[in-house]
Parts: sequence; structure tokens; C-alpha cells
Amino acid sequence: MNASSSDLINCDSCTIRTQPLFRHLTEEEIQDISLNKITEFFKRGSVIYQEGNRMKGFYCVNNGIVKIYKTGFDGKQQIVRFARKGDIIGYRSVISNEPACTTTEVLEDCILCHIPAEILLRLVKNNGSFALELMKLTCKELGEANAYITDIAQKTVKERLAEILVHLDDDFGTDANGILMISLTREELANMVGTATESVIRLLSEFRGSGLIEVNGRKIKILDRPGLKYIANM
Amino acid sequence: MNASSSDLINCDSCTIRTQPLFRHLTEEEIQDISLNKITEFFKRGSVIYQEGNRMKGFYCVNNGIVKIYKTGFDGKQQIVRFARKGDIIGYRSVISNEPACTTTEVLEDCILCHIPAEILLRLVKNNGSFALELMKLTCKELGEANAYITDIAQKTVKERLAEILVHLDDDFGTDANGILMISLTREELANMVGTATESVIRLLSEFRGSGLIEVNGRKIKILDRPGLKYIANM
DNA sequence: CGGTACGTTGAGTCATATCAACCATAGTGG
DNA sequence: CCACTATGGTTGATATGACTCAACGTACCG
Repeated sequence: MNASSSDLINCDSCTIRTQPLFRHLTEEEIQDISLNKITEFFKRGSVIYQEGNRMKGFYCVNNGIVKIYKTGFDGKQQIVRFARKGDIIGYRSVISNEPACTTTEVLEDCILCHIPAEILLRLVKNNGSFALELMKLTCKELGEANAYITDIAQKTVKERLAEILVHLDDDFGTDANGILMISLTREELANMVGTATESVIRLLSEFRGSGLIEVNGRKIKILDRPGLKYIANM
Repeated sequence: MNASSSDLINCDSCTIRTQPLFRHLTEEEIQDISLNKITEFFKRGSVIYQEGNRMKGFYCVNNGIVKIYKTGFDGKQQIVRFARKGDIIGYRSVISNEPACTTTEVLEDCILCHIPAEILLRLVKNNGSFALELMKLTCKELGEANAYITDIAQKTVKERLAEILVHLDDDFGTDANGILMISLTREELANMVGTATESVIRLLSEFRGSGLIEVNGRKIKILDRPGLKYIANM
């Protein structure tokens, strides 16, 4: 299902290297990663790791989109975030040395680089700037998680769905036709909002009726972003 | 309302120093904190910092209990966690250099030590072990937040209330009479569960009727912990 | 003594989940 | 090529969990 090769992608010339997290790495540290990483291909639907797995490293997303979710009591997925080019996943479990508490599944065919746990721990310990950037990342995620808790606890399903459409617009943008550049099933939308699939369908068609969006299968076009923000109380 | 004094509490002899986060600090680093920290007293109801505040440092809880919440659209509080002896608060905003995204309010009279932002950033940069421990802490919080999201999104109010009673038991324990050692109003319980005050009242009395708990004002005694865990699907 | 904050209970309403039926599409195998 | 199956999407009917509103009780406090 996936082939691995160290030299398919070279960290030295990888654009992700210029992002805040990796910007402060020394030439030596980049080489260390480049030599020890494993690059893998994953197709849509592949599970990269699951709740309960012991992680031997973390992944850097070179391409594609993955969804990260927790499985609830009755097996229902709760999507907590997505990761795309430049994001890293699975680092939480490496740092806290606990089993993974989320499952990661490919939404759009991916190229991932697997980097051994020891390297991450070494970087945190030896490169203060890297440690600080990684902490910033975690703190940002934590802030978003807290905001999400408040939203789910206090907003209605309609408000939350409107908000999530706006967030998807922020995070993934639109193509030349104004179509959101992430393709989700109704069920996946429901698993983000924390509601039933049928409710999402009904609300999407309500939004369509109000001229807020245009829907064509999984293609969603946002017509009235301010209107959505208004509904979402943003 | 609060007096400050650097020498009321000396970090050198503070028991919190033995906890994972501060254990790896050098003598010199401890002195640095001890000389630059400010110890303050806060009474129940005091607000320590609010959403939107720029933080000039973080706090170490020496004594007492504080609640940390976000304010929703309609002003309703969503409690995201508590902090008590040995916990640190406000560090998230210092690290990410963003305004605070939560408000912190005293539940039980507190002694807090305020430590300047520069010291925290210096420690993260220069002491790898400290950076790692702080990251572990953040990752743990993040894991809990994700679990909370899933719970709120998927469980009923009854299940969530039962779960929160179990968590309060875990985190704060009980006194000699089996009473939970944290005193919360019905409204505060509702603000944790994400529901209306009336719903909490009705469910508490239902739990009492089923012999799961004993209630006397704000004093809650857990009689059947397994029963609560069963209800909570834990 | 009145005021304020908290707690309790009942009744009515509404948002949302659940259940069920049905359609569209695409891939599969005989 | 045609049933066959699986998956996802849609719609309607129904049930119900939980919120809201309102009234009232209780306790504490200056």
C-alpha cells in the first residue's frame, strides 16, 4: 500500500523547512532528520495510527490532508482537527510518552515523513528555539480546543455548522470557482459539528435556501460569508 | 485586596519544587525565580486575569483553587479546568505571546506566585528538561481537552454530569466524611457540564434518588462510584 | 427587616436525534 | 450486460432530551 524511501524527499530542500517550527534548526539537525526519516505514501481511507498505539515517532505532512478524530463510546467519530502540508501529527504522544489518544486517517492521498521519536526529544532538549516554537504550536492547539469546547457546549447545531464552514474557508480556501478546497462527506461534517448526518443535510439545504451557500454533492461554495458568520455568532 | 511580598514564600523550600515541572531546575534558576516572583493573596471571587489580557507572566498556585473558564457569546461561562496547589496558570499566553483566551477566578482563597514572562521563556530556551516537562503538561491538557470535546459532542447531559462527578472525585478527593473536597454552586457544575442550572439540579436529585450520591447543599458525597461510571459510559 | 444570591420544582416548548423509507451512483461478479 | 451490493445522500414522521420561563423557598448578610 505504501512504499518507503529516504531520498524521495530531501529535508534540505523541503519548503516546510522555512516554517516557524523548523526554521531554527541547524544544518546538522536537518541532516539528522533527513537521514533518519522515512517517507511514505498513503491513499484515501488509510489509517496512519490509531487510538492506543504506541508511537515510535511523529509524522510531518508533506502533501495531502488527514483527519484526526477520537472514537466515542458508541463508535461515532469526533473530528478534532485536520492536518495538511507543513503540519505535524502524532507528536503529542511522543512528547508525553503515552499511547495515541486519537486516530489519524487519510482524507486526500498523502505523502508523510516519519521521524523517529528520539530525534524529536533530542531537538526539544537541545534546541531552545525549536522547543519554544513547538510549545507555541501546542498552545495554539490548546487554545483552539478550549474554544471548541465552549462552542459545542453553548452553541446550537446550526450555529456550529455555520462556524465550521467559515473555518474550513479560512483553513483550506477555495478554488477558482469558489469551491471549498476540502471534500467532506455529510457524515464527516456531522462528526466535526457533533451532530447527526441528517441534521447536517437539513441545515445545509436551509443555508442553500437562504442563499448562504451553494451545494453540489460534496462541493460547497460559500456565497455569503458574513451571513454565515452572523449565524455563527462570530 | 492582596498584599505582595517576595519573601513570604521561598521557592527554595517550596514543596512544589519537587514536582516534575520544577524538579530539573538548577539552584541558580530557582534563585532567579525566587528573587523575581511576587507572591499575592486572592480571596474567593477575585478575578486573576481575564480574556483579552496581555500577560506579563504566569502564576504558580501555592494554595487554594481557581477555576478557568471561557465566556461564551451570551456571557455564559464554560469552565475548562481547575487549578490547585502545584499547578501553573496563564503560561499558555506567555508562550504563544497572545492575549489570554480564558478568565481565571478564585474558588477558594489562594496564594499565587507571579513569575515574570522572561523567566519562563528563558527556562524553555535554556533548560531542555524543563521545556520537555512543560510540553508534557501542555500535551496532557490538550489530550484532556480533546476528550472533553468528544464527551460534550456525543454524551447526554446525564452522562456528562456523572462523568464530571467521577473526575472531581479523582482530582480533589474526599474528606473524612466522604464529601467531595471542592465546593461548587449548581451553576458552576452546569458551566462545567455545559447545560442549564436547572438540569443539574434535576439530575443531582435523580442521582440521589438512585442512591448514587448524597447531597447536602454544596456538599456532595459519592456513594456509588461504579454506578456513576456506568452511567457515564466510562 | 429587606435585599441578594442560590436552590428547587413545574409546565410548556423547541431543537435535535432517531427511525424508516427511498433514491443515486459506482463498483462487482456471474 | 445486467442484477447485486455497498455507500452516500435525502426527506418525512415521530419521539424526547434539554432549555426556558416562571414561581417560590431558603439562607445569609448588612
